[in-house]
Amino acid sequence: MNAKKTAKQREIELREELLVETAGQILLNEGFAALSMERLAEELNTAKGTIYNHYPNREELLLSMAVTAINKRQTMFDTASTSKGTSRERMLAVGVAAEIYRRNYPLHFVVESIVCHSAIWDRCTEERRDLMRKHEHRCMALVAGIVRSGIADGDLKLVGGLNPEEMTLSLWALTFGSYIIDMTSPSLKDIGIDSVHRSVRMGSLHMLNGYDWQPIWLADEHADRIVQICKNVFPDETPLPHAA
Amino acid sequence: MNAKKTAKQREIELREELLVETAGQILLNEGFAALSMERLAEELNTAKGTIYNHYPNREELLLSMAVTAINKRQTMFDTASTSKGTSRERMLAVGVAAEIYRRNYPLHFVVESIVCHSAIWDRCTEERRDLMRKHEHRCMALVAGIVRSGIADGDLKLVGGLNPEEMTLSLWALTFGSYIIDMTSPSLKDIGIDSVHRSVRMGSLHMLNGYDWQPIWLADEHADRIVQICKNVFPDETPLPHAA
DNA sequence: TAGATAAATGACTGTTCGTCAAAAAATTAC
DNA sequence: GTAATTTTTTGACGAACAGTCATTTATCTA
Repeated sequence: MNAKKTAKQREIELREELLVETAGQILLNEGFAALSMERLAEELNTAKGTIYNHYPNREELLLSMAVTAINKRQTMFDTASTSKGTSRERMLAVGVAAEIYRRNYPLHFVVESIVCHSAIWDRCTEERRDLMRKHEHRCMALVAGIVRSGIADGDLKLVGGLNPEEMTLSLWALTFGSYIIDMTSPSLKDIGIDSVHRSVRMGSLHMLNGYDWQPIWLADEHADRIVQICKNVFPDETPLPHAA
Repeated sequence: MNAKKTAKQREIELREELLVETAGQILLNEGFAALSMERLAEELNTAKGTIYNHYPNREELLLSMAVTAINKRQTMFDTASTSKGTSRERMLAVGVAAEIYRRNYPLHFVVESIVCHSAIWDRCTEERRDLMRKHEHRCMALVAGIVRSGIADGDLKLVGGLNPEEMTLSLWALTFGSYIIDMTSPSLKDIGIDSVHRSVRMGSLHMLNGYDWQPIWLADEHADRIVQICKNVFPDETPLPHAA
């Protein structure tokens, strides 16, 4: 067998890209309900069976999209957690990564949130679920690593029997939970919530201040630093606004 | 027309209760995928059309169950936010309410989380969605009210342009988000998270400490107070453990 | 170029949704 | 008590979509 790809193989790969691209468009523009395998076949001018040559079912397609998404997130978290600065600055860089991810890659976020529903999750192969979990755990581990280095540097002490992973979970839950609530209740404006991003930023700032993670920041120092992190750590991404 | 109910009407109401009860059992024991209208008809020994006399589709059934659930939650939040104590104690009482809700009413929580998915939400009538939103907003308003009274009492100052609703959102996101993550990734134990409840408790404790909400508590004072709140504010509920 | 291999096709089966005309049951009118 | 009317139940039905697979078509290899 030849390592080089035949024209046919390239065609198939190209179609797979188009397939994923199309699925993303439908998801973003028309919502989850509009995404069916028949529809995809139509859209690609191909037979249904061909779609099933790429993915054994709809759920696997979605999970594969989610893996791409979380892979991007992991890369961003990786960049954040190896950036220059104190442990607390690196933790903030992860927060910045999460906000950029949410704002600049809306499809990625939507797919990650769809896939965690049992109706989807339960129908996927163990292999791909494991892959997804691995990425998730890796993201958690990166953040927990920053917590550990904060402890090692003497900037932070954990109390109340809390371990770094549990602390990581509460931060991630604050972020992820806010975005989920924002996505599913479009009426937040009506009850006085102008910016879910501000809520996340202030919530995590004060949580970390409450943990007495040195150095403690005030709100405007915090905002300034976010701008700096955007510039220095994520120069290629559309930067976040100074005030969320 | 007569205000009294005929035997037939009572029979129908009784069946509706049984219907909801059965749906809950299926959901809890076999998961979302197992819940179909056909299955419900079988289970109740009735024709499919009869089920559709009660609810126009599966989504409406689920949303109606979610309304029952959030109604319970709202009642608990109401109790918490009108309990005796400082503003900070009442805020903690809401946290206790949320943890009791999650631990003692697992079906309620599952239903609330299912319903926020667009595949369900989008297919419900505007009426019932409005009802659900109203309850949600009411829960938010109760908590935001505690924040406001904390400010009024001089126990708390909000900074960084944050308003009470945004602060409320971050607290609720931390709680809700943690439980969602816990429910959807059953492998949290593997990465060192022994107790999602401890994570939520410590996260919100330190967030509020970080906001400098007086009086500031240490972890064990906090744990003691949780036990007290269980006893005094929710005497009829199975109490929470001292350490989560 | 023929034979072997790989890929594409769409008709087919199966499942569930939600509908609706007809049947059955309950209620009302007399 | 019974006939007329209203309400409820029923399950067959059409539609939509999932996923399969024998057959056809395209590609590759010797």
